Amino acid sequence: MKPMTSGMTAPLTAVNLDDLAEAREESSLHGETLARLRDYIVEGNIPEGGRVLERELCELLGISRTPLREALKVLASEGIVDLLPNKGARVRALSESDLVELFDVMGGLESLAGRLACENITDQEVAEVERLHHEMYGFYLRKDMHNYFHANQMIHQKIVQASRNAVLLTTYATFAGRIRRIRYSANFAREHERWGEAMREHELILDALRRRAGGELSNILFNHLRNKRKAASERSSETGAAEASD
Amino acid sequence: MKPMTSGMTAPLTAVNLDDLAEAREESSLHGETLARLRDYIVEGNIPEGGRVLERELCELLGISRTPLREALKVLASEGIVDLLPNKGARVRALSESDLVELFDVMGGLESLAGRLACENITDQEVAEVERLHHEMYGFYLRKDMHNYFHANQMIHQKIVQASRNAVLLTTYATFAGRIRRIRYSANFAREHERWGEAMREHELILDALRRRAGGELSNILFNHLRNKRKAASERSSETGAAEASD
DNA sequence: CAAGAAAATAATGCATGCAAAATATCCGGA
DNA sequence: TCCGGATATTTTGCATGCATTATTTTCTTG
Repeated sequence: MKPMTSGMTAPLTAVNLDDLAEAREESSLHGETLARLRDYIVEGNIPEGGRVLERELCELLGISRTPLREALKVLASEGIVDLLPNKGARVRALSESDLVELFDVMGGLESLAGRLACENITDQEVAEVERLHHEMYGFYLRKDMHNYFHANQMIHQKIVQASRNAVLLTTYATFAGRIRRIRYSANFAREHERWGEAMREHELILDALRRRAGGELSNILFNHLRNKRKAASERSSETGAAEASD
Repeated sequence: MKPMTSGMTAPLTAVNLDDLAEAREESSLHGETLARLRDYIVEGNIPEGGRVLERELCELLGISRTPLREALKVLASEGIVDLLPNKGARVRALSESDLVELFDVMGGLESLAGRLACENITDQEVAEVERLHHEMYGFYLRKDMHNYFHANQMIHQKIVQASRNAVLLTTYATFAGRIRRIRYSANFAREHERWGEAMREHELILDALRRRAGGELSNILFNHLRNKRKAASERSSETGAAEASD
């Protein structure tokens, strides 16, 4: 994390606030800080349950405590940190049951997205999902897990976008961010044995989408996420907190 | 809104911070401020799109700008206010399409709640929902709209609770708060002609819940919310922004 | 009198200060 | 050595101060 240039200190690097702000299209220090701090935590730079020292992060980010504290309040409302009175913020430790709950909510959101997508998706978008599906199938055959995973995410993202619901889109993004903290690709990376099953499920997804069968797709997507989570949690309880590898 | 007692000024009233904090089980001034400000805005004390003047609210709440500004950032992340750079906060104006989107997301969440409830609900809880259902039916027959409405909300609340998913519960609460701003009871108050239909839908809900038919209940609840919203938006477009009456 | 420029006023965004609370360090005694 | 408590240091929570940016008011000119 590069330090920001505050209003008081002279710019230290060529890459300063303006450039970063441009990249994130955020002009306030608070918004900037929020995005950066979220990434910083989500990427695992502070251990689970670890204290979030204000002074330390202020120096790291080159800002004062005010915008940092504002960002922390927002992160607390997002469920990324816990705020303990007079004891500051701690990175929220996600229990197994938290994980189950988050996954079910994600499943519910995807389920909704599928239902709405069936009402609104264009033939062109369905074709795009089909393209991604076949691309993904290719990666599956070649056992190219990384690209398979990426294509997979793209498909789900397309469906959420096709829901034509901006509120859903941002809510989905928030939860996705919350889950990302559990370096889940490390777990899902192991779900080789589920590949076949997952591909079959994706066949069903595509089929229901083609037929615009909203209720059906809703069920398929919820169960798809359920199975994904079950595979992941079985894995993680076997291996005991696998470390991130990507 | 009573003013809070700040750390600097002597307590002015017998009802001070501690009592309020106890009621809300919040000890920080920030949390207190957040809850109070949210209520203040949700209750419509500031017009749609109206400016949220910091100094004014600080005086009203008897606090300094710091905790107020922290609360505003959180409210912005909840979608209750918009933050304009260097121009402060404004109460977010909800367009008709925002309303549709919010309702669909609420529908998705209830739909999920129903699905999960079918997995986890106890016979005793089903009996409780049945009781509420019959109570509601009584109010329907007597055309006691206020109590009908309340029983209705209780049933939906029970289902969400029976999902045994704390994340879903808080997410649902957040969206419920966001929607409450649209003084929707004023709109739904008018949906007399939908009473019969709504009651029939509730019969289906109860039936599916008894049979623990998750997928089915999921569909019913989503469509139930859809119909509710359609009735409301038809109303509001006819009458043109009906004012709150409760 | 209206329209626009200029000054005055107020509001925001962020940094800093200070008291209260929490944590760490030290120290004597069992 | 280990425990308990007193002291010192750090950290948090909130208020306040200051510079910058918006808004309002006043003043000028056609």
